[in-house]
Amino acid sequence: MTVRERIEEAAKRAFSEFGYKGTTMDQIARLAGVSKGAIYLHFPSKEALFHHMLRGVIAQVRDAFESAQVEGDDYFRNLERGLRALMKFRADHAMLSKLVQEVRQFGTAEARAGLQQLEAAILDYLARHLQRGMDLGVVRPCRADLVAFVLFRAYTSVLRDFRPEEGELSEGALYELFTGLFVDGLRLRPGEGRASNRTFLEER
Amino acid sequence: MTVRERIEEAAKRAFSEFGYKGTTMDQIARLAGVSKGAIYLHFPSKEALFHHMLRGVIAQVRDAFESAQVEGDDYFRNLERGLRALMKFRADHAMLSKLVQEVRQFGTAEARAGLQQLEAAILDYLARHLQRGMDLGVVRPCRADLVAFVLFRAYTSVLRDFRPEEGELSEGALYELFTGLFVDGLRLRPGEGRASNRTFLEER
DNA sequence: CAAATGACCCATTTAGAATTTTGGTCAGAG
DNA sequence: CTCTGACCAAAATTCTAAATGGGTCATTTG
Repeated sequence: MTVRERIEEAAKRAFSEFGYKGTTMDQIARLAGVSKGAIYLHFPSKEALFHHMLRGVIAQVRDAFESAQVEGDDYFRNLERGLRALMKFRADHAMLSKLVQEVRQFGTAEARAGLQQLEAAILDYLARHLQRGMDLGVVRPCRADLVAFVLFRAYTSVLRDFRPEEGELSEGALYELFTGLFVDGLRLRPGEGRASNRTFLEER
Repeated sequence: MTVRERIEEAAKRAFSEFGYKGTTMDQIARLAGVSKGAIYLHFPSKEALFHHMLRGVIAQVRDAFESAQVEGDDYFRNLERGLRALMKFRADHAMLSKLVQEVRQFGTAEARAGLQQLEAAILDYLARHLQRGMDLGVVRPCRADLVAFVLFRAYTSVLRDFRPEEGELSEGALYELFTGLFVDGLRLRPGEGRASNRTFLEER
């Protein structure tokens, strides 16, 4: 394992556990078993290291989503496969969402601008995906930017803030939320029954 | 106009303009044209006054929604009428949402607990409404608590944080988001076209 | 005498100086 | 060349004194 990888892993662990402000460069160095100077041979600043981690997780998510896509298959079947692949990371995402919120609150203006840019990139990706569906004529015409925003916020705030009356939010419940609510809507159509809900259990 | 009403109005104006912390009781008294002591004849504390205002707006919203309901009419037609009635207050709600966020961030533990309770009441109302739809067999079976949470968060965070590339978020766009995305879902069904989108423009 | 006032009290907040911590550098070691 | 760790300046934290503002109540007003 290279020095760089050790630093990346130590940074991820420290940020997750102590938050952005609560993590010091000395701490990361100690955790990685290197000196502080060594970090600066690989990353220009604490903020850059933090954003590197964020970008890494985002890339991991995108890759997981995209490698679940099957060329030529139905748009929504692909979407559902992609969602199921995403669910595996939901604990990571909840942690990230808390971290991002912390930086939003206490970070410098530049740090916030960086997050803004990352979020914009995610929203752009989502909006393009939706637009493709609309072009194909399988997604209801809508304002892609607005819907992308809602989907992203719904996902992050459910992971961050939703606390059921009892128990935990299961992978299945989250999956059904997206396929049930966002894909098919609240309106129950004649003859639909609970068919769509069984999909998740059947295939897992 | 009674002294109490003058205080209520002054409080609403002051809180909206300067935020919770930025508003002093002296300021409210001056705005209402009464002395500070007079406020305490009607409200036991600044926090109580603030929550009274919140509850007032929430009641106003619920009344607007409920008086748009037509007994015996279709569930979703009623919902759409209710939504359209809600839209009229969206500027107020954006302001409130910012205020609530401020108190969440800087307020005391009791203040936060109060907000938590208010939010719980709103979520409960939404969840019951959804449950009724499910009992009637017109709403897709789903976790009412989770869906209520998502609907509420989507509404507040779009009003608070969504900034389109250009221009403002129109009443129509917001209405179409809820009827299009949440009621009918992203999936375009054969023969649907843009029919549902025209509804808003036809009837306004 | 009920409604209203505003001077007053004290807990909380703020401002500013003193001190510590920490992000970032760099001369030198290996 | 990679890496170290003492070092520096800036940012954060702590400490303290001053002021601000929520809440009270003896007194006044209509």
